[in-house]
Amino acid sequence: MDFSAPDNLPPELLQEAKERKLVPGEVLFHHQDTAQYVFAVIQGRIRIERSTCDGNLVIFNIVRAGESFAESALFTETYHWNAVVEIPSSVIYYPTDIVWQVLHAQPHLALKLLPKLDRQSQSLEKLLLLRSIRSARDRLLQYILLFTASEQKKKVVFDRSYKNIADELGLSSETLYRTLADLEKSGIICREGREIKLLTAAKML
Amino acid sequence: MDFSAPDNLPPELLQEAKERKLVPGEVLFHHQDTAQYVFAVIQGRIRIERSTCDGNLVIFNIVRAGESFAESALFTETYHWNAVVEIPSSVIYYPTDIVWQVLHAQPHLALKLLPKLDRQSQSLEKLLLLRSIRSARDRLLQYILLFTASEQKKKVVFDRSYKNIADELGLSSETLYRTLADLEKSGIICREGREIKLLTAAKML
DNA sequence: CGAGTCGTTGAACGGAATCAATCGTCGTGG
DNA sequence: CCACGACGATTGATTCCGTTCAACGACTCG
Repeated sequence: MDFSAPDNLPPELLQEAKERKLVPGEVLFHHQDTAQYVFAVIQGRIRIERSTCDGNLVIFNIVRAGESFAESALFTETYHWNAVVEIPSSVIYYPTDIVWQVLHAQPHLALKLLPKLDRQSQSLEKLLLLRSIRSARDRLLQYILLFTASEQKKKVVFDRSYKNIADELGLSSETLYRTLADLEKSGIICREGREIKLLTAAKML
Repeated sequence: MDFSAPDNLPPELLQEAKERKLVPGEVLFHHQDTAQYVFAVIQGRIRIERSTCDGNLVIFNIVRAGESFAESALFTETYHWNAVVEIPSSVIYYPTDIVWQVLHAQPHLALKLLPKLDRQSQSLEKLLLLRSIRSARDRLLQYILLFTASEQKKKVVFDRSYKNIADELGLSSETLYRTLADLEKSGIICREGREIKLLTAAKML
């Protein structure tokens, strides 16, 4: 059961699915709202976030077109983060109770859901590992490396605001600029507008 | 399919399960070892950890008697952390290929596995949220609150070394003492040996 | 054309890491 | 039984680096 590929979903679930258009800044759901739906992004970008008790923004995930999110809604009463719309988007959403019905009727579909949930954990582990790197320089470098590694390229495009990326990294936006400038001055990266090109192969894990 | 409750597992899986005794310091598996087994702790305590590229220890989980771990082995080629034995322990382990066979033969068992995987994500989210709290004081306080909340008590027992707990919190052990002393001096907690009693009800999220 | 947001840079501050030293406990082996 | 070394807990002094505050220019949007 892969919510991000509606074509492969069973018809009885598709019948109950709805679509919705969203504008930037809109909040799809809040922390502690009743968890009624699982979502998939058709177009746009949704930020999954939550604030710490001391007011820091924590970004758990940036969901883009073709990806699903909030599968957790199947297992808990309420959402445990906010889903904030970053750019004009549209999402498709599935009522959790219907999803459960379908899963029980066709339990083999659950097998396809398992890897998706595991990838979620892995992504969180990566994030935790990243944010455990103390120095801003190494953390940022590792962040760029993660992207270049997963995309098989030498180039990363920052298609979001610096503040946004800084929050994902657990840095202040000011430190992010400065560190980027540092890395460029050191000849490790090269910036052309929003494109970051990685020059040196790195000695990192 | 709940690996931590062997009694409820299908017999064809139990047949293939093995048990093993472990001594403190022993490493059950390393980061990047071939992922062949899913585990459950019968007795003892296992630390799931990994080091960042700058040498900081990140603790993803402390697994205790009655809990399972490394379900991820079902979905990836290699483990992505180390499993280190903290106290004399024994584990039971299940070959992933057999688990897959059973899951395919009886897909309804996958339904029981879904919530477990989701709890893993939630636990990582909690950890990430905790470590995003900047001040050592608030972070530690929140940590204690998490325990007292989940255990329905006013008391936490630190049954591990300060260094160990500091690593989980992303602090140096020195800062952990100092902050504990601070909280006690402020009358927020009360220490009796390894027991931490929470005095003030807190105003935190 | 102004209001507002984002990117950019400077200066100062604060707090956690780090280094270092002491003490107590435990286990080991002579 | 005691000397020894290892390790964890504890405390002090110092350093470092990311945050914070502040100011400014560029750009977009109404």
